[in-house]
Amino acid sequence: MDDASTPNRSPPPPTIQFPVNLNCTNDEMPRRVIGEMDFFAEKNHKLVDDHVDDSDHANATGINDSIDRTALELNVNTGLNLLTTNTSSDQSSVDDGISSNMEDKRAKNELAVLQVELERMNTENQQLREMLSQVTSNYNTVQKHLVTLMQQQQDGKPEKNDEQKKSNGGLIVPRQFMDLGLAAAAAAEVDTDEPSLSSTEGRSHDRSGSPNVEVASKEFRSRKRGSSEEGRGIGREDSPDGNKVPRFNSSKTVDQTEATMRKARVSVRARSETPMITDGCQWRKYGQKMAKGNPCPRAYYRCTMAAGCPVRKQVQRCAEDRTILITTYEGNHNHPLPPAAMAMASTTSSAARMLLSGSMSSADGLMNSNFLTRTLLPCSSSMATISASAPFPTVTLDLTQTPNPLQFPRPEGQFQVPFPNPPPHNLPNSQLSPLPLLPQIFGQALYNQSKFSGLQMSHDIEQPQMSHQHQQGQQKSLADTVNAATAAIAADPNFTAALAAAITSIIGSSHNNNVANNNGANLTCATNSNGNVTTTTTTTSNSNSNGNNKISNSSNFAAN
DNA sequence: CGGCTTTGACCGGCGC
DNA sequence: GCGCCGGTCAAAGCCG
Repeated sequence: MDDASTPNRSPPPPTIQFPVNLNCTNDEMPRRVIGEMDFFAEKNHKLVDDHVDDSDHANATGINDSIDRTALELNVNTGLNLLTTNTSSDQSSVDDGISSNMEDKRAKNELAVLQVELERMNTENQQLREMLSQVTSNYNTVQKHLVTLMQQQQDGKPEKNDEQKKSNGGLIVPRQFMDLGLAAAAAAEVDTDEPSLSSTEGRSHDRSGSPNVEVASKEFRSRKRGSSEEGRGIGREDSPDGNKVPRFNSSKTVDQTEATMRKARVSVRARSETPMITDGCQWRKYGQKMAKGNPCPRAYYRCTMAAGCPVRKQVQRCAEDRTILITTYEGNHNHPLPPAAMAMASTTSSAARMLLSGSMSSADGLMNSNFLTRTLLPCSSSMATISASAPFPTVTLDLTQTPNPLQFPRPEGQFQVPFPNPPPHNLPNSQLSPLPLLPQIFGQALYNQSKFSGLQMSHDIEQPQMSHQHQQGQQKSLADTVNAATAAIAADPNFTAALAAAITSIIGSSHNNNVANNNGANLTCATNSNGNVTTTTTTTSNSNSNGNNKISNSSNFAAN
């Protein structure tokens, strides 16, 4: 057993390295984003917009920077001041009723001042939001143009073959990747949007696009496998009912896209003791194999949340460190995803998109890596690794890394995207369980990011309204979330571990609270695959192999 | 009884 | 052409 054969192979082959600076220090992020790439800047802002309604509590999404930060600082200072005064008063006159009144007055004054500040912030926030929506609409317009142009180009061109892609190792062939990226975006759109809508399955149906893509992918695969399989009567999920397969006129194009998509993978490495990460999706195990180079068997799962969902995932422990669980996702979901599954889905799709589009040019690559970085962990430390030389283009999201990327000489040949941590705020450990909250941020960020990806215009347009409702309802929770997240960051030196645990726990808790029972920290944060590509997540686990799938299953929807 | 896991077998791709 | 390997299938068995 050497080591190398699986997506998790530790010493990956030579790849391209392009560092991406993504200091998401709260202050810089937004501006920088804007400066770098309007698209993403927009996204980021929108992200903020969506989830942070009133800056009162919304501090640290990591994007909201100045405003949020200010708010945060205010809060902190306030607490200190009050504390100080109270303390002194307590000391000086325990029984003195008058002084205590004075204290109250002072406190009230401070409160009033703070409230005024908050108001001001809110106003600013509102203004920013308006700006954002403007930018967004502009962006959408441009995007539409772009898509149209690309479609025109495609129609004009003879189809490209998969062979070409193969031979290129997925790295070259810029156009193809572009196409893929779009397709991925489209698919991702569905994935991402739906969950957020929670009870809007109908919406997904409105868009004819995604299901088609999926079907196409299936067809592609079966064709690829040859007639033998069809003869076998695979029919399990692959050919659910034919009713949902009004094919694209340009089915070939779709096929190609899917083919490439299928080749692209996103893998997530995370520490977990559970055998599988709970990523909010329902999985069914369909195989297990010993992979060369790894003593640990690799399990194959397919998504069973919807008939014909082409998403697959492979779960395998890292040979070198068995506490690390590597989950590799592949394909796009053809069905709405529960919120719990959103994070992973978005991550996957974003990563995939980045991966695919990253091949276009070095400049794009940089841009995209930034995108990925921002998308994945706006405020956390982690690594995104793209392996160009692997059989399939693969993005690896490493949640096992310590905050300092420099400590992790990645396997040669991979490009790394460090995710710097924001300077931890000196917040006391909050009593909220911070872990579950982080994923929210994570997921929401992803969600918003992905929303911007091409082909989603209609949704983007709608979003502002939705976000308003949403935000108002969630302001408070968001604030709590942010605070808790901040606290978690501050409290846990090993943020990545915390993040993984957080994702796991949130996902687990969203299912049922039951899941949390045994999981203290092992939950698997599995990821899911909706995105376009494959994602691998690492987790540590117990030895239960059976329960995994069941756990991850339907519970998520219930969460909606 | 239905759904899921297990596991050996099969198939296609790829390298030698 | 052959063998290796990854991925998938599907029968058998398990479990709730």
